[in-house]
Amino acid sequence: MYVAIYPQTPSSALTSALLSCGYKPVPVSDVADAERREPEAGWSAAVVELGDDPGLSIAVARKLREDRAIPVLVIVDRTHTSDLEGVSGFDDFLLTPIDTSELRVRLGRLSIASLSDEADPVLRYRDLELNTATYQVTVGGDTRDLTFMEYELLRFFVEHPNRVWSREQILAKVWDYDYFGGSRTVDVHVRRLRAKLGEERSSWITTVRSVGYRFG
Amino acid sequence: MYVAIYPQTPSSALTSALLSCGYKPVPVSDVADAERREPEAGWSAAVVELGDDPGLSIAVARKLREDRAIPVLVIVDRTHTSDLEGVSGFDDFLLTPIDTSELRVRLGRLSIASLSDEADPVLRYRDLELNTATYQVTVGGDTRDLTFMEYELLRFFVEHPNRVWSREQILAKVWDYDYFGGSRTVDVHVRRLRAKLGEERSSWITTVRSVGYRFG
DNA sequence: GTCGATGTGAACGCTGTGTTACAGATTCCG
DNA sequence: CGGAATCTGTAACACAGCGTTCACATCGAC
Repeated sequence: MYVAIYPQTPSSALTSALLSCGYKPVPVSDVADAERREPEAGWSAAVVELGDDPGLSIAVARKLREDRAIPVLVIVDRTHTSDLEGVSGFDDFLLTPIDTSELRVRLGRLSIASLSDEADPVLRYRDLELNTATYQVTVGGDTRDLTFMEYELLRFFVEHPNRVWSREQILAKVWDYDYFGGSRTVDVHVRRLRAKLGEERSSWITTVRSVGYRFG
Repeated sequence: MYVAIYPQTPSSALTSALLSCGYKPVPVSDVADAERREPEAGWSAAVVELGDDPGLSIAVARKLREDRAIPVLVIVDRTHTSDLEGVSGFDDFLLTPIDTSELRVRLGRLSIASLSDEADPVLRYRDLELNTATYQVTVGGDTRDLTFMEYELLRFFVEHPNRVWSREQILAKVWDYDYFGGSRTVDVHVRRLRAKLGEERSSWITTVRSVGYRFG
């Protein structure tokens, strides 16, 4: 349960609250740094403190959320709550002084949302079902055998549909952050996935030339 | 900006906080009652106080959210925050004592979220829509297939309308800065863009003789 | 009418992607 | 422990799509 913290010098109140909630806080200096330091299991969430430069912090939050698909919790001083009015680019926020129980519940909601529901471990898209508990996949009732990587890629697509992802973004999210290989790897796995999805459904993954792939 | 409140006997603190945020609170006795009392413009949100019977309140919240598609904010006493751990069926929550600014921001986020799922990645100009997340383009509801360069050029125009851009400026901004090619390239892409925009809308891109092009 | 600027259509060449094959890595199983 | 089967990353090739350029037509200013 690793949590990326921005800016790199978090308040000690935040750090200790995170620790007492069972999370491991990791300060990061920017988005690229968050990529580098990303643990194998991925970030459970990112926590962004709105300090002296709220604009910058929000920009970082938005980038973490949009490009890296990490759920973002913003911490804002109670006297500056209005800084958040009409602002988007984060998933939830918390006011100081930090209430540890509240932090626990909010972070729990974020990570559950990003992991997919505990109540229903099945991800669905049309007649496709991804059972995250058993790692089984069915389309139209037929089960398909996917390899680990195929499964991870498909899950990523199903969890983040309707937007274009570059090959680099896909590599960063589905493979390891420090993965250093050709982006053609993605192409080949997309092809294998399309083949296993079948003729009709293969078009669920759209190629956006010069950009990347889009699911849905 | 009507907000349904459950249970029917809300704390006066909640009511006055809502009023001072510009919402009109309407107490409802159950889900059916919320349907009956629903104003013409619909509910902006529902606020559910977690009182003596948290289970019942959560059930009502879940029903409002799932069946009636109303975003739900739960109010919970700060000493009972842990009641929410692992519980789903609501969109956001707020601890007592109620902080009016916080209430304003949270309700604002909920109503915006219910209107459009995410922060809008869509650029618009009249009936033209450029979805920067999916790389899809629609005019008057019809989707158009644009090539990568056509898309980039159109995006540049939509983002910088109402002024003339020289071919060199366009090349520098849309193509690479160090791009060294004939400026007629711009002409050809403008032509293709006009063609794909259709007869009427082609005049959105105006030729300014001896100078360049203007959008809008 | 003249001349420069722009519209238009077609052709060329390159880049990006689909596809296949293969080799190293890993797992499975006797 | 060893061999087979499977998985996965990379390289190579082929092709379609796309950007660029060219040639010519048309337009507009003077």
